[in-house]
Amino acid sequence: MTAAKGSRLQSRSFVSAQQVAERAGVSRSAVSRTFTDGASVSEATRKKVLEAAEALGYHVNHLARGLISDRSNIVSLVVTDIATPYQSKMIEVLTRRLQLANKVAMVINTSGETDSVESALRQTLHYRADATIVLSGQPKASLIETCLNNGQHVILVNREELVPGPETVIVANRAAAREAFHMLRRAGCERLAVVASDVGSASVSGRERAFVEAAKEAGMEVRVTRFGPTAYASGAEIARLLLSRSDRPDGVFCVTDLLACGFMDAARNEFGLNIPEELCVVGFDDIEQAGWSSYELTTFRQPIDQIATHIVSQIDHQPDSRIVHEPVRFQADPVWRKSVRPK
Amino acid sequence: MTAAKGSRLQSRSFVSAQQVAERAGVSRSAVSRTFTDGASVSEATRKKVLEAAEALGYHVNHLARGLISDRSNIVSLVVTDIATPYQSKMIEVLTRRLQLANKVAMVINTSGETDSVESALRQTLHYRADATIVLSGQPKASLIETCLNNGQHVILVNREELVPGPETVIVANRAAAREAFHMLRRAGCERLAVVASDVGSASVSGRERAFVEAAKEAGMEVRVTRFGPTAYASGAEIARLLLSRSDRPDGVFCVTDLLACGFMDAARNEFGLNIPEELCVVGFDDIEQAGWSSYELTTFRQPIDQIATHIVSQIDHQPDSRIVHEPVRFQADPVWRKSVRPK
DNA sequence: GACGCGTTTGCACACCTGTGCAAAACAAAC
DNA sequence: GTTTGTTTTGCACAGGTGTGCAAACGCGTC
Repeated sequence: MTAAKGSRLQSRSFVSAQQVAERAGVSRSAVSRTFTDGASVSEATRKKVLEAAEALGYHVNHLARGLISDRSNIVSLVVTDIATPYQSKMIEVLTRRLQLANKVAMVINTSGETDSVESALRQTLHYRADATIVLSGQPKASLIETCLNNGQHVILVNREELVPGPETVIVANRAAAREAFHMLRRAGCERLAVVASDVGSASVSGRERAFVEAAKEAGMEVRVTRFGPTAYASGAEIARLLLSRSDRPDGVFCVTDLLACGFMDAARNEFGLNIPEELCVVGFDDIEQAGWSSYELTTFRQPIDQIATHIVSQIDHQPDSRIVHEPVRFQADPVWRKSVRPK
Repeated sequence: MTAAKGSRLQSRSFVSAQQVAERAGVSRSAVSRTFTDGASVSEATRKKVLEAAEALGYHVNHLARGLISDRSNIVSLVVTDIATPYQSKMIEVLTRRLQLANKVAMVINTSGETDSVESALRQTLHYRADATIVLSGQPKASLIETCLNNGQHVILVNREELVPGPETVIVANRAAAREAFHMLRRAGCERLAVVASDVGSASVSGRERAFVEAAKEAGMEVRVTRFGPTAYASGAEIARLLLSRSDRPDGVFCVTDLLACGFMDAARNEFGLNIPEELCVVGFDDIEQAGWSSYELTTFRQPIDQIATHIVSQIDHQPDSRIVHEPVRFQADPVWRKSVRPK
């Protein structure tokens, strides 16, 4: 530790295995083997090497290791709207799980303009990532195709392409959205509405469709409103649209908790409505804010921990890129709070 | 594009510059130079190379490039509580800015146990990151010391160590906290309190101290309460402690918006208090939720964009590791909303 | 001491790139 | 056609690592 102090002067001078070998009086191979699991080194040399490494401040160069071993231990996370409660939670859990699996996360932000997205996504190829996890609905299918063509292991989350190659993980949007309908019905709601964004990602439109379908089966009409990005402000804006009408809805399914928060705030603070007495609201995702006492939102919990665990366990499996993988489904269970009347 | 389809079968077979060279009928150097800015290649060969590269699906291997050029173009983001609104926003902005500068972000989650933190932080050395940006208050100074010893370029955000080497970026907590005091005073508040966590990071305790100091100068007492992590639930819990007393405060400075949201919710929903009529609240950070109509929180805005821009501009500068860098300060301006009575 | 066997070690090659250097190609001027 | 100057090209090396292979070693047995 103290011996390394001197290297502070000429910075960016990393220690190589060669230097460790010289100090320890062994060959460079011995050093390499000491830091490779399952390699054959005697206890004596191992000890000498570790001492020298500690003294010099040696750290295996993973760039070089990845170059030769075809495993960079880097996993790309491709994600839009990073600052969103849902996505940031996902990143939180995934990074932690990846670290436990001795991997490291590279975050690719795809929020910007399309061409910058493309160049960003290319990083996953540049750095020979072990896998690419697509959390974003945004990137065009063609870009994912590019990754696949280069032998990338792609894992899609909440997308619904049916192309050969990528594995897919989705939550059971359909079942949950249908249940949302019945929750509102049992609460006695007569005039139903769906609040959605016009982003058109698979999860958003999937939930919307399933809810409408369930209503139709029960012989009910549903007003669907799509507006803006999937955000708080859009939910508030839709509330203004919907609640100023004389036949305003008394039961609302927001395809996202963020939309629900905006909707509830506008309903209460701008229209003076009581929730759940005059208006029932169901959300989706169970973000942290859904549990805040200003909302107490009844919603569906995405099992983020399970999803992350599954994803990380899949990374090292070599997928067959010729077949279409059946999506792995996770159930989203309802979380009862206070935005829906108990039946 | 179509030619690459065949490579889908034997996966993880990346194309090398050698293969491109052979297909284009040039030397490998020509390929390398084509993808290196400012290298000398004739227009004719450049075109041949680009065609061959496109056909084969070639992508420069940044692991190998980083190995030789001593620039990995990887920047580590060391961060705790990733899912927090403030931190996730920071990550959002930083990743975007980094990508514009042709760098890529590696996210190191330091929320877990201490030893896992250590191994995670070591990744920044393993991958020879160009710089390490420490957004977290958590990691022990000794770990940062390790990075510095290995010639890492370390940039600290909102920490207040005074060690030689790392550059530091901080917001002017002191000035803002003092202004918070005067805002509450001008609103006529008589019984002041500070709501803080017991995490003890530099920003949290710095704001707390400056507020108390300003009060003392004005001859006023302040009740300081520290509890739990810096989170919504802690704010609510502190509200229960503080507001159940007969001499409850009528003016509160929460060192974080998240604490403020929890405090406000408990004050209103559990104690029936009106804000700002009976209780004024000032926060810090200006997270998204501060602008939601359930809160309308008067707070101080951290200039995240400016901070991120500055940080990214510093990355390529080679810092002098022997001197103590004067911290770069950013001003946090007040954002007036409705949680403080207008004077 | 000779032999046999299992473990450890060093050599040398491979991985994929950037770049200095000298040779080659080219363009221009006479 | 020769000379001069400029641009382009290929060779060969460097960068730090993992690993197959054969040699060396250690050790127990006859």
